[in-house]
Amino acid sequence: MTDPTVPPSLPREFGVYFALLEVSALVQHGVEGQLRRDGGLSFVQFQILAILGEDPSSPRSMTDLADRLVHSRSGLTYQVDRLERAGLVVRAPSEADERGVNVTLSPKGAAVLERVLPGHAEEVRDVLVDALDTGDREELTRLLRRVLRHMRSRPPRSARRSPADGVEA
Amino acid sequence: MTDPTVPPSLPREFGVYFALLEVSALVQHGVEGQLRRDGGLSFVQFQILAILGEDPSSPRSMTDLADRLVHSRSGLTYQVDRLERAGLVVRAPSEADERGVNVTLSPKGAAVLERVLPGHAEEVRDVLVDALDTGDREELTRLLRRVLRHMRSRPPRSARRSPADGVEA
DNA sequence: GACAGGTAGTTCGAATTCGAAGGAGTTATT
DNA sequence: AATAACTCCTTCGAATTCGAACTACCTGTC
Repeated sequence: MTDPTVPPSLPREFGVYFALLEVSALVQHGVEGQLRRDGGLSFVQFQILAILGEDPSSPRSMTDLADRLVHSRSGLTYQVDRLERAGLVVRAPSEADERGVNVTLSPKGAAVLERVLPGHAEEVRDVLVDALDTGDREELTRLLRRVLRHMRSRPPRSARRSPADGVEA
Repeated sequence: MTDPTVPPSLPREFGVYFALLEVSALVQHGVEGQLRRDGGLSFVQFQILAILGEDPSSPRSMTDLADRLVHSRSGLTYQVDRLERAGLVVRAPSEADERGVNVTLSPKGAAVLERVLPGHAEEVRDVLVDALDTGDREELTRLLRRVLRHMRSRPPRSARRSPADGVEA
């Protein structure tokens, strides 16, 4: 009764699906206030800065970022525009590929990221990390990464449906 | 290098955070096409119908739904409007509380849900369920539910910050 | 080296989202 | 029973999101 229930027609093993969605929505919602407060950042903007901050010396393309965030390209353009206008990132044409754009963290962007991270870490710890002991947390991480590998290895988004499927029009 | 990397200033145990967000975004993105194709539903709309379908005899309030979806109330109003206009749900004033609204699945809504579910189950299975063997899947579910309990038991969204925090203006 | 087909980003319009403000009903306090 | 404080839901405007159409560039094939 306190279980995250599941529609009757979905088999029991789909509990993992609903649990996953709800946890991630709550986590995401939980950190939004902190990011807004401490850095004036939306969650997506924070993610962009965080990815760029992983390795500040190597710029990322728009597509890289969009794929990492699982975000539409146009949506990413919008957010990078916004960050660029705020002076937090820099867009430069790629030298290798004239179509491409290299996005980099500006010093100011790095500063904002550094300013936001401590509070963010605290918030995430509160909401997620502290929910589990070390062993369970590592187990959860391991399982999630395995799922990630599985999903990344799937055909990229077309050419499914073998010809043994047939339903109505 | 293939690990979902983490910004340098976040401790290692935050890997679980990034993995969680990416998995759930990918899963969500992965099912959207199927829902649109088979039932003309957005993901949120599907979630609403699915929750209503859990126990079609007991209606849900708008607030119930919003909390379950981790969605703003106004956003929920918008989507329920939409579903009502399409004839998939019914809104009725609550008898117990004159302010409240009872949302129920209409027969048509139930039909759409039934129509969408098989394909949806297949998609979720593809993307998520099949990524793990039974034991690992149950373990993942257990861990996620534990996190859920942890988060739900936290103070509901106000009254944090003891008076030892002070930063600038 | 031209052409077809693919990839990288952006722009555009439509749909969706949120938070703030408001209307209406309920609950607690006196 | 009057009032204040609260809850439920909606309306509103602004911000964000997406997909489709578009431009520009790159790659392979002849």
